[in-house]
Amino acid sequence: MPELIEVEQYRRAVDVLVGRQIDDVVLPDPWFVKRGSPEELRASLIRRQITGTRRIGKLLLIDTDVDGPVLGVRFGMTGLVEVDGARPIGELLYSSIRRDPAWVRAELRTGGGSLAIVDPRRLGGVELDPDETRLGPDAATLTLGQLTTALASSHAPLKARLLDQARIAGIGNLLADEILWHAALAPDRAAADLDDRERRRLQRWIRATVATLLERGGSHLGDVIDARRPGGLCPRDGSPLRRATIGGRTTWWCPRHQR
DNA sequence: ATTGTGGCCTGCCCGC
DNA sequence: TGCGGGCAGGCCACAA
Repeated sequence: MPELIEVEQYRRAVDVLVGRQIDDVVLPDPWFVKRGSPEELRASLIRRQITGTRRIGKLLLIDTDVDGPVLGVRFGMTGLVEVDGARPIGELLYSSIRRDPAWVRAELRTGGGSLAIVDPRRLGGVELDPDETRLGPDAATLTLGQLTTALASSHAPLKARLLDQARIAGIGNLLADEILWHAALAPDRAAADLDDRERRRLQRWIRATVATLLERGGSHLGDVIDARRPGGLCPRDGSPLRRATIGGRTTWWCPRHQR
């Protein structure tokens, strides 16, 4: 599903639209517009020029003009982009590779082509001028100081804090399991109980895992993801993985080496 | 404020 | 072969 990794791939694809003018905006699904009406969004965006793309965590931001509105795009679990008719990502875990025209929830038409937001399950959405301050620092560039702040004085499980977008932006369920598996930390540890060495180890694995999966091209290409199933064995030591709900999400981890 | 829970949404997979 | 019930998780509203 789209996590930081996929959204960054989307952003790079959407970046080719920079410099183009938005000629038309198609919003067939009012539910997909999270703030304001489709008409308001259309009126704000038409005739604007796309000047840049940004990403904070899983939120894609499309800048327009100098003082123009910012279009925020969230992809939920099954959302993807098509830029000028092409998909930067072919395979998306938990989503469908089929192409149903009804799944196009938003479309920006430009002179040379278009940007389509395709989302079968409608868990994503578009929003004008999203509140960027609600998101914590991006996981791809997270510093040790930022991680320390994110984990401070918390009795919540470590994994729940990693998933909290207000504390750290960009980590989703698969990425969290992958990071904790590499860092050899149990997901149900109290977040504030990590010592200095463990926090440093975690910070390095957050950045390293993000970098590695970006190179591989997907959050589903981690080293432990294939073992997240009944009967799955730890790729490091062969122990049966344990499954539980932590932070409200299905969690798989190795009880032997993750402590 | 912090933390946990349930619901939204719907394609897909499994068992009958 | 068709059918129905779970399941997946990002995000948000809500409760304790």
